[in-house]
Amino acid sequence: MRWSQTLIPTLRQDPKDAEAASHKLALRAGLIRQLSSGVYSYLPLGFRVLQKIIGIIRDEMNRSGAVEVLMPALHPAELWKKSGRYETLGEDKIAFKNRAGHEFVLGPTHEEVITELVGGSVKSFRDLPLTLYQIQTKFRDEARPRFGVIRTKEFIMKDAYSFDRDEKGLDANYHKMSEVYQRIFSRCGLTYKIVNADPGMMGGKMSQEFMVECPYGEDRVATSEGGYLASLDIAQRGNPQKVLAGTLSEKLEIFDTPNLRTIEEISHKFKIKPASMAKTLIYIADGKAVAAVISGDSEVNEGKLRKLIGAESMRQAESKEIQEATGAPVGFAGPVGLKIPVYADWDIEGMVDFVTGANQKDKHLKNVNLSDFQAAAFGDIRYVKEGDLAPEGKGQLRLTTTMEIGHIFKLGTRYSKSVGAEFLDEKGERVPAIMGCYGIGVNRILAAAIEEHHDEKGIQWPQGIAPFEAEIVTVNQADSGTVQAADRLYQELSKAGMEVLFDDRDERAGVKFNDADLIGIPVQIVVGERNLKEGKVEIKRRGTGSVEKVDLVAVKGFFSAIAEAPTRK
RNA sequence: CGGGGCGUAGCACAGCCUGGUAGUGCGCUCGGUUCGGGACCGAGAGGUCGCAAGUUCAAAUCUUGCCGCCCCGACCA
Repeated sequence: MRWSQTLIPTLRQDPKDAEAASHKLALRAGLIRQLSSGVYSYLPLGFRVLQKIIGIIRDEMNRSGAVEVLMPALHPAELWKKSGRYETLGEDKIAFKNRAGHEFVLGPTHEEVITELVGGSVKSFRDLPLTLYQIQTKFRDEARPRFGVIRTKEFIMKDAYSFDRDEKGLDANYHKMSEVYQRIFSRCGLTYKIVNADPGMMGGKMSQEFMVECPYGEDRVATSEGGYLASLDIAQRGNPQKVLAGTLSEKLEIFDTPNLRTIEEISHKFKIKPASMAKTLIYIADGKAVAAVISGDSEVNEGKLRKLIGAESMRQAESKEIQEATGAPVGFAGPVGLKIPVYADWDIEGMVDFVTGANQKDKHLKNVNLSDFQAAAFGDIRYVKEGDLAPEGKGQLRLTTTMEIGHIFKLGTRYSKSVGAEFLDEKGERVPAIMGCYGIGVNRILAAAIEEHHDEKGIQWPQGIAPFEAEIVTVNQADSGTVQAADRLYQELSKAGMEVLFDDRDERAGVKFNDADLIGIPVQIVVGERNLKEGKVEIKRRGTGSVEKVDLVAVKGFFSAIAEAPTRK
């Protein structure tokens, strides 16, 4: 493709609205343009990258035996009500009514549609297992789109769904998909981690996320030297088994805290460190009020708390319920004298003379100690923090910011039961299909690749997803010898099936070199008068910056050598 | 949805406090000189100053309301 005949609007300056490297560079290199918050157009270069990524995904999915389909983006709201997710979807769904008054949802994901589809067409165990996938635009009304293409309201997702007769089949498919994903991300040039995760609102039992490290990601992963790896949502820690130091110095004392409800307010007013306060939160677990006590500088992890309590369902109490349970308005709860079960974090076991609410309006207690209240149980009920003991019991946890690029789930029968995907087994019994689902954020791969592969000058595309394999740059477009040679080279390489961008613009060499570094095509072929005299061109690798002179006639051979290099796959 | 910031030419920004002919750099067009890492000279084009209402003889500038965008947080399949 000739630069002069396409649209690559590079920018010299950083757009002020961009902060993440991938956002700045995608804008500067003319890959994307924003239409509105979280909504982007892909220009020729950006679109080519997406196509490359999609090509790799398709290739690997097909190779694994999955079959591609295309489902609608427009879903009748009825279907979502059937699965029970219409409500859970909440504000994130983009829904509207047509002229007949029928409500539609722009598909945020496709479990419902695929289950409906397969449920209607697959009737026998003989048809299973079956894995279908699609590559399609999803819509989610994100409250806060950010970092360019990392979090958007409209994005391309590869979503796959497996249907099996039994758990064993699901396990096999899940495992296979994990391997497919590893191949896909490797071919896209990404360094990723596989992290155990929380299935969240998808339902189901098990899920793993494919994460890349990235300062602008929005997920956090806990790791330890011992190799522990888990999403922050479910990361556990070891029991610090803190031993109380010495004797308890002070006597329990009540003090006035008019209108000071939060840890922050009290910490500020009385110069007490949050770590020497205990936060008490009231939850409703299986319909009954319980209290959770953690140190003032931590956050309750509801999933862990629910596990410790052994409850089926759990939610935060409303102010009325808090008043009932503690006898005080919100903000003054404490474990001392509470009638409801108290669940405390391990941290509390190691605390002496701490501050808590007094269960009275505008009052707190100080010099609280373990002996002042009765805990139903101690356990790990807060989110882990940097420096916590690793769950294996040795070493510390570290938190890393990551971006999720893929997620695989074992769904089980969550959708096949609610939406209806049942088949007859060997015994003629009607049973629900066992499902798995597997997603990849296509646009995020583009962003992740830029985040991982760039320098101050611009992008350094990995071979596999570069928009072009090589870029020819003429040093002086006014020199007819240069233009002739470059033109012929361009024709020849193109004819040989190579994807080549030819910068034939009548710009100064410096401008073209800088643009070439910006858009980051892996190989730059510089054609100039100087080297042409010796029948040579210059070949520069964007990744390493290495430059070598190659005979003009040998360029094609040079590339077949690259093509066989192992990075290419 | 809560907190903060910003909206002036394609991009980056000044002007606003103290109201009075809308500016700078880059980019763009034309002519010329140049041509191996973001050239130079000359001539140009391009703006309802986010929108609306108000104050005023007069509003980019002051007041109010709204809209949009970015960042932090909440949320997140």
